[in-house]
Amino acid sequence: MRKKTIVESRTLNSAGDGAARRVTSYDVALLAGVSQSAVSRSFKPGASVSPATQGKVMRAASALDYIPNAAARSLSTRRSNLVAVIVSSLANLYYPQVLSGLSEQIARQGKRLLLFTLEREADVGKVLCDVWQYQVDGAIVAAWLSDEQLAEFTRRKVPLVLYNRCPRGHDVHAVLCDQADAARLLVSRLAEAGHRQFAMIDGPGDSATAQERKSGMVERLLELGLPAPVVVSGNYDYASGGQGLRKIIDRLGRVPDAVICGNDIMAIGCLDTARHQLGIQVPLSMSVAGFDALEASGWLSYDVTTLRQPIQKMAADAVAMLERRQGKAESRRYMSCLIEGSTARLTSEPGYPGQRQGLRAA
Amino acid sequence: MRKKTIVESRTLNSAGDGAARRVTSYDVALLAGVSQSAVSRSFKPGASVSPATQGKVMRAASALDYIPNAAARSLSTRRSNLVAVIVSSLANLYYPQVLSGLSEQIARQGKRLLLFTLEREADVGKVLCDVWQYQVDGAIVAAWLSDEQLAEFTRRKVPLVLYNRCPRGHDVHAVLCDQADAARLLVSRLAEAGHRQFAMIDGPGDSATAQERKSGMVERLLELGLPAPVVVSGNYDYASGGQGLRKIIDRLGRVPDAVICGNDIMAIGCLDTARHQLGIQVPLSMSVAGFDALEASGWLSYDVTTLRQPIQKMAADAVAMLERRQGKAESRRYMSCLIEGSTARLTSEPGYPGQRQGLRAA
DNA sequence: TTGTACGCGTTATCAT
DNA sequence: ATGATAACGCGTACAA
Repeated sequence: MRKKTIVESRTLNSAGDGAARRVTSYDVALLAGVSQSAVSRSFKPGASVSPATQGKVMRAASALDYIPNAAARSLSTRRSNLVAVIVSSLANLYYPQVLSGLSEQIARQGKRLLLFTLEREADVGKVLCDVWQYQVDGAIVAAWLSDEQLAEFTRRKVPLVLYNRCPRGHDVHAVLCDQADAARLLVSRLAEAGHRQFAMIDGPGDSATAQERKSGMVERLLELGLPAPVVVSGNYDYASGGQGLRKIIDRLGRVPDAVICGNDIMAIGCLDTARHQLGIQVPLSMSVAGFDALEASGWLSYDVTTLRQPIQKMAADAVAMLERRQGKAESRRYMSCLIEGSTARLTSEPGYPGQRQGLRAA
Repeated sequence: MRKKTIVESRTLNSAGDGAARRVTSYDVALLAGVSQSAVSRSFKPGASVSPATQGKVMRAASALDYIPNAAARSLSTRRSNLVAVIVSSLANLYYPQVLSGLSEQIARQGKRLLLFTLEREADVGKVLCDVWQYQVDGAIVAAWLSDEQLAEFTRRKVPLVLYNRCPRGHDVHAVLCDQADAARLLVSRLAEAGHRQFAMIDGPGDSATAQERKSGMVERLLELGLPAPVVVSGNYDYASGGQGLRKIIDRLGRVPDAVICGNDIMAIGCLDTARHQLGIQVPLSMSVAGFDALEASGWLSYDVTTLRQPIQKMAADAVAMLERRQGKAESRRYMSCLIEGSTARLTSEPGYPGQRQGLRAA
């Protein structure tokens, strides 16, 4: 069905053809006195071109300000050198860090980053459509995908790496920090230090990460035979921290021994409300901990006890995993590192001012 | 020179041709029993296709999971629907907000965001090369560009909008918040409230924004006949705030009346050091103010007096300006809005506890 | 409205 | 090493 007929000639760009044609490899070839193929080869790293030719080409190219056209190249090579990054929201201060790491790593691989942010989680569908259109060489997704959506990556053979999301039995790669483990560690340390009544300000229901953090905490408490925690739900934002704390106290009838927050932003909100509005001494009367180790968590006013994920390493690995197409369903796990800030009492030395007995007496 | 010969036939994808050819509009046409151009038209919003044909095409398309290839489209239409966003660093908490706004607006325009972050400012050159390759429909740049680089945008006819950078006499668009004005406003208000000895923790030397903020402040102080400020340089990061304050006190021999910080991160660092390490009462003994109105600046522990830029509006306008190719060198200016937090004394009511006389007496 | 034919700018294959 | 030529997949005059 498709036919092509002979094109007789081409005019060089210099001719006054109004709408300023773009400079192509033909123009360069003409000026350099070589074939178009020679130009193409000259721009390909490992190609077989004589230094002489290459020189002529490069001179002509820079004289004409020639730059290869990525669209044409993509069409021909079937690879775009684009990596899609899908992130739910940049409002959560954790993601800019991730994005920063990914951007750096993607650039290092000689690829470009096509960024998609989701105003609503429901927008994933539209976004994926764009991803297919642009024939990206891979995608790194930090957002929730349905089974159908996961399957579509496989079907369309687009390498996918999930970021901190569980590859639910599918053939996709993932980098993920064990959130449940992190939560368990936190509970263990707090319990050792004598905390008994725990509370949690949970993340939003659609966050897999939040789910894991909660279940890790609940399980560990159960194992230790400690009282069931009071769990209130938050939104991963500052206000949720304060509101959450009030709800907890309300529901419990007293200040809990420890509040574990679904992320650091909520921990910070919780701290501020505790100290500035409720007059609760932290960590004397109550311990607070969070997740993510934001930059802000280290500020003197907070110094939050939190769990740090190896973001740089995760980003690097995520990008690297896009390349390995053969191996199946590799899922790399990471450990969070406990940052012992000053918002949680992690030891039970008798002399410690915030020690349980002292508190109880109060 | 270029010739094309006749291609006799094409096999439909279903044939077992090993390397899984991609589904193209030809495949869809074949299945739908129409011409390839009909398929193309069916996917173009305002095209002239009969509902019947459109229906057949769409059915066939979804049966084959067909999605148009953006590279081929770009090649044909000479527009990529890509917008490049170049941002110096995501570490500065101000930029994620900007990026978030831009991402939203770009998506709203039906375009995609190609993100470039600069590890070193020197990388702009490389990044621009990518920008040319991908034939982006426009670029929004929040980074420093040389005159030569600015000119290249004009030469290559790539619409450019600078974000908070001055279009130094060139034919480029820009959205920018008047930083000097904002600084002048701040100084005026602080002076009215009785502050006399000012100090500034400046941003890095290569930041145009920082330059403006500083010069606005210095000029206004001069106009008011107030003492020359002590200016120390910072790095836009948390540590700079504390270090800056120490340097200021060291150089001045005493605590200044007001410290204006080049951005909120430094203001927060300054506050923390003042309160937690130097035991300075803010705003009783010293006022502190910053720029940018970060989310963190509103937290209870800080409540920083700062200047807010209309980021959403600026982002929206920046994206909109990419479209208007005719008008020359439009440069839209915005006003910052003073957020009267509690880190600066902005009134001189006699009864105010932090009032000058009282302070002086102390 | 529909189909034909060609161009978009590159890479890849094949002779030479 | 080099040059001719065929894809790559789509948009679009143009003719019908």
